[in-house]
Amino acid sequence: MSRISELVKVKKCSGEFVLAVNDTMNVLNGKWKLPIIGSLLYGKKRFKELEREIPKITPRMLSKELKDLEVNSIVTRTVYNTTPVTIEYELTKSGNSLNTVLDAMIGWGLQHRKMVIGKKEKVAETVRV
Amino acid sequence: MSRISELVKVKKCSGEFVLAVNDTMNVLNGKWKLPIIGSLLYGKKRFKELEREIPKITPRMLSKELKDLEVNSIVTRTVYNTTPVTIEYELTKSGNSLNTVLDAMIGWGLQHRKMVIGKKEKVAETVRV
DNA sequence: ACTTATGCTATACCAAAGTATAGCGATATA
DNA sequence: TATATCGCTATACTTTGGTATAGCATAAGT
Repeated sequence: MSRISELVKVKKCSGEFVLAVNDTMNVLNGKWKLPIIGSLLYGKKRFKELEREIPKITPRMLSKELKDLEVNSIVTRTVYNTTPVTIEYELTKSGNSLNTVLDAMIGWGLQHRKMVIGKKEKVAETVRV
Repeated sequence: MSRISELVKVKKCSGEFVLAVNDTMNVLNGKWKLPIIGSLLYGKKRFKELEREIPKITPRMLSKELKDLEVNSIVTRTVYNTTPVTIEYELTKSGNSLNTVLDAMIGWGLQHRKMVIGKKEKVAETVRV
């Protein structure tokens, strides 16, 4: 039985579940988190590499979002004392495990698209006062 | 193999996957979508019922979000010609199937909390220039 | 000496998201 | 007649998120 089904049947513990969902949403929210995480799934990257790979992101936002992800233990920031300093960003174990969530999202998204396209007329027919 | 793993290995089709993830995010984003969907997972509801069940939501936001969810085929809005009219909101099949995504989120959120709490010191130690 | 790159931060601004408050037309309830 | 409920909408405001532009310290290349 799925956890949400449990949640539906047993109201107990729902607080904990709601918290967990919110945590996940907060980690992913905003315009840039997904592109950043997506890019880091391919391996660790430096600041400028990310800037180049993510179209239209400003350094301000990249800096801000990376800090945010670091605070939430999604990425680690490692400083190497080369000259000049080299800094690398890498997904943590938690960060990497987000792929299960992303998989679920991909699955739902693809299925939903199919359904919606299939029922296009029905959707348009929706009753309105 | 997970779909994201495929995505990582085969860059082909990643566009489709990105679209799918964005669809899912868009369906869930904002402050009120989750509470509304969560509430409707228990069964169909009328406007005032939702308003009562979701603390602090204003009718403006409830109206707006329901319309949004309807446009995205997550809920249906059915008008009964009683006097005065009765209107019921209910999750579509797609809407209901969001529980798989929510399950993944619950799973990740719970695990992440455990990890972060476990590594609290390590997180604090993170190197900073 | 001059340009380029790295890894950012500061300031100012703008647009989207959300809040607060009021009200409406219809009907039911006292 | 007065008040309350339903299912909203309108207007104005605030807060948050994101953009644009500039700049800085360090150092490597030419």
